[in-house]
Amino acid sequence: MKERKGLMKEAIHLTPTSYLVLGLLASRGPSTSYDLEQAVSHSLGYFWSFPHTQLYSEPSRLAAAGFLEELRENTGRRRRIYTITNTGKSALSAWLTEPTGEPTEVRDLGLLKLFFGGLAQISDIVALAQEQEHLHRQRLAQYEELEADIADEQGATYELATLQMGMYFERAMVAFWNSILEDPSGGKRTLQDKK
Amino acid sequence: MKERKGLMKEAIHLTPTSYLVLGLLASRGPSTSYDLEQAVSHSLGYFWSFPHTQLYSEPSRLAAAGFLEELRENTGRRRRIYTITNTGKSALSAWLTEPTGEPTEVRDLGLLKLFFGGLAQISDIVALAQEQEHLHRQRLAQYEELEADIADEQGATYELATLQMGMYFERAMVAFWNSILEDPSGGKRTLQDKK
DNA sequence: GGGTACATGTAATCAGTTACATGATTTA
DNA sequence: TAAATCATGTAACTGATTACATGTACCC
Repeated sequence: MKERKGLMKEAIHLTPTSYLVLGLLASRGPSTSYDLEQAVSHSLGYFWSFPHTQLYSEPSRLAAAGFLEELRENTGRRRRIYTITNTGKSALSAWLTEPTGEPTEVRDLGLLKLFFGGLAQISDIVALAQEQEHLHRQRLAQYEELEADIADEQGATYELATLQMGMYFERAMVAFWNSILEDPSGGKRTLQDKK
Repeated sequence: MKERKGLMKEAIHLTPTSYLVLGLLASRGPSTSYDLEQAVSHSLGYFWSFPHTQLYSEPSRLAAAGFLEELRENTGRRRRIYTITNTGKSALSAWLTEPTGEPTEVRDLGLLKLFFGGLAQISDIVALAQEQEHLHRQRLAQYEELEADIADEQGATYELATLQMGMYFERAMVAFWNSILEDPSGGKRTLQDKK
C-alpha cells in the first residue's frame, strides 16, 4: 500500500513548551523563532525559562507533526516563519479547556539550600536569606515597572494578570525570607545566646 | 602510560538533583534510593518533583564520579546503599556557601493557560480560576496539617522552614486566583455587560 | 569599512522521563 | 496461598541544554 510522503505526520507528545509555542502563534500570528523569543523574554520567560534554541527546535518539531506550517523566506536571511494550522488550533483549545491537574512546580535553588540548612553555619543561612530577599525585592521592583508600562495597553489583559501573579509571588518570597532573617536558627539556642 | 581502573573518575556536571541527593545523604546518612524517595516525597517533593527512577540513576552517576560510595547487600534484595564521600561533602558545602544566582522558576500550567486567556471564553477562565483556587487551597490545608505534625519534632528546623515557604506560596496563589475570580475579564466590557 | 551587537541557526550530548519488569512482603 | 502492595531496578527514548558557528545590520 502506497502512502504519500508529506502527508504522514509524526505523532508527538505535546509538552508545556509545545503549548507555549502554539499559544504564542495563535495570539500573535505568524512569527519567526526570534519573534517568539522576544515575546517570551519579557513575560513568561521570567517564570519559565529555556534557552533560545528550544524556540528553534520546538516549532520545527510541531511543524513535522502538522500543528504548524513552516514557510521559508527566499531572500536574505531565509528565515522560517511559522503559522498555526487548524490541527494546531484544536489541540490548543482542547488543552485550554481541559482541567489542569499537575500542581505547580517551584524550583528554587535558594530554598533547596535552606532545606539543608542543618549542614551549614548560621552565618551561611543569614547570607543566603539576605541574598534571596534582595533578589526577590529586585524582581518585584522590575515587575512593578513593567506593570506601569503595560497597564494602559489595550488587549494585554492576561499578560497583565500573569505579571500580577508574579508580584503576588515575589511579595510572598520577600516576606518569607524576611521571616528567616528574623530568626535564622529557627529558635534554636546557640552557644552565644546562652551567655 | 598505564592508568588504574577504578580510580578514574568521570567528570560530571552537578545539577540541582545532584545536590539534592548529596544533601540528603549528608543529612540522613547512608541510604538506599528508596529511602531517598521517602525523604523527598513529603518535603521537597511537593515543590520539585521527579520520577523515582531518577533517584536510582542519579546516585549511580554520582558514585561513578566519586561523590558517593556504593555498597551492595549480599543477601536478599541486594540493595545498593549509598554513602557520601569526602569529595561529595566538599562539593556540597562549596555549593551551600556559594551565592545562588539563578532566579526561581515557577512552572504552573494554570498560569500558562491564563496567559493565553485572550484565546478562550470568559467561562473557561472562570473554570480555570476556580480549579486553581481549589487546588491551592487544598494544598495549603495539607501543609498546615503537616506543620502541626512536624512542629514539635527536634532538629527539623529547616524542613519546617521549607514547609513555611510552601504556605507563603500557597496563600499568595489562593489570593491571586481569587483576584482573577473577582474580575475574570480584567475589566473588559463584554457584549452582555453593555446592555 | 571595521567592529559590535543583533539574529538565526546546526550538531552533539545528556539529563530526565516513560515504559517495562520482577522480587519481596504483607494481608485477606 | 493468592492477591495486592511495596520496593528495586533496567533499558530505551527524547526533550532540553550546551557548545559551536555564521550571517546581517547598524554605528562610529
